[in-house]
Amino acid sequence: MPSATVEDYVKAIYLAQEAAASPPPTSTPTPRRRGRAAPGAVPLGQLALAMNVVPGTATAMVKALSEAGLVKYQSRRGVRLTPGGEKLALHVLRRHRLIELFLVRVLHLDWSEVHDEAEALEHVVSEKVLSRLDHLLGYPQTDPHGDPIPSTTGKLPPAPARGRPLSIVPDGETVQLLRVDNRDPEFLRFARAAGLLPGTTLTLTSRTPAASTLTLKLNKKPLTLSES
Amino acid sequence: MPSATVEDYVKAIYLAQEAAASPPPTSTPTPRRRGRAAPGAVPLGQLALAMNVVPGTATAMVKALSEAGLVKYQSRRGVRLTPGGEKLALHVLRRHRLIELFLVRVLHLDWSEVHDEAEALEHVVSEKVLSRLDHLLGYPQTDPHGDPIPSTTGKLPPAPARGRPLSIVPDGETVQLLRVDNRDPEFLRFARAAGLLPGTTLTLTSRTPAASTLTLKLNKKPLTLSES
DNA sequence: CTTTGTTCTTTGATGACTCAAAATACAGTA
DNA sequence: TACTGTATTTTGAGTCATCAAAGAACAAAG
Repeated sequence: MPSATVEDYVKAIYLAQEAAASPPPTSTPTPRRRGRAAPGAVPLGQLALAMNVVPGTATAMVKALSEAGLVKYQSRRGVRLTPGGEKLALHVLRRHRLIELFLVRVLHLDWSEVHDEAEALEHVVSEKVLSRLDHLLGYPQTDPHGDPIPSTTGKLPPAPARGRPLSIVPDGETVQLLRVDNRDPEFLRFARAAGLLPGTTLTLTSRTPAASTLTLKLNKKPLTLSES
Repeated sequence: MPSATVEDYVKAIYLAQEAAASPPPTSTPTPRRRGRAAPGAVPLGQLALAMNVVPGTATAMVKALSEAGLVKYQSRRGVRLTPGGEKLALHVLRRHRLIELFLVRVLHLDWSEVHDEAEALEHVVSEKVLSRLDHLLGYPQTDPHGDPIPSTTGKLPPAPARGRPLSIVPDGETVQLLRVDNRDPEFLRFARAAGLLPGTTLTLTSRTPAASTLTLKLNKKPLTLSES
């Protein structure tokens, strides 16, 4: 059995790879990854940051993951999941997201707190319990944040086009919110208070490039954001 | 925060103390605790056994627990919980038993498997989640095995006389099963198949001291056991 | 080419938990 | 009192995940 730590690293690498694949809506022309790192690979510095450890720790752990066959690692070029690593990552993500949904739907925890709870639980629920949760929840496809829940076989749901970030939606268009890509409890409380939940329909009214904000209308009320 | 390991040791000590307090229905005249160990204290050998570690490990850990103020430990005389240690133990037990009940009642897991599941989960559920579980289950007083669930404040429920072991119930008497004091999945499956569940009413028909078995009737059918 | 600045790797240590095996204490027996 | 056998403690060592700080590598700028 992989340790909780190993699972966390693999998950972090997966998420970093995923985020790199669909480039984030950064307004700055692209922070110039200064030539290092191979394409598709995650630089160890970034991983260390995500895991809240010093860089040396990340190096050490990644070597261990490599030994275990979960990642492919080349010194100073970054790390990338092997098929086995990806499979594990998706399993962890499945556990995490099902648990989040359970916490919200069954235990009525707040949207803003489930992430951290699930963070701990995802490493100890057995397959058996997980399948019961899945059943109890009616085999859902997305978690409370709108993120897709991988299947038992490690596939992401058909992904209905998976949407665009608000930042590239043209002015005046009316869209439906698919995901809220932000884990900060602060922001999530604000979002819920404003009615900014997955599934909501909203209209983009205007934007102010100078302040890099955008305004949108939902339930009549206007709202101002930057990214996400 | 105490580590999962610390919680497990404290719990094991609590259960051992408890078991020692209400002497087990052993048929052998009492295995002669060869004069060692102080009264009410748990011998480290026994603790090591319960924790599945070698004796040396138990000694080391108990010293650490002592440093932390959770136990009172005297070399070669055994270990005993301090009030602080007992409080922790009861909290862990509360988590464990609520989770067991949740697994059985909400997720419909089998009676026989919930113990091990809960063993892992008890160390990671937050107070928040726990209180939601408590609410969801209707503030229960006993777990699926009939064991009492400590309150938030660390008290055991009023304990309605807490019953007698079957081994001291006189022949012919009709009683109601309160607890099934056995964690072995094998036995639990057997017990359920036989209808031997907490709350069941049964009659003691006869016993065979030679084979140290006893026979009882429930739903017409006879049954033969030894201890518990 | 050489310098610079950042990113990454190495090295040496630490804390929590564990084991194996040797050393010790002590109750009970002789 | 001396002896014996078991329960317990010590000692030495290992694993996992971590940090601090020193050293190396390398892209970009000069």
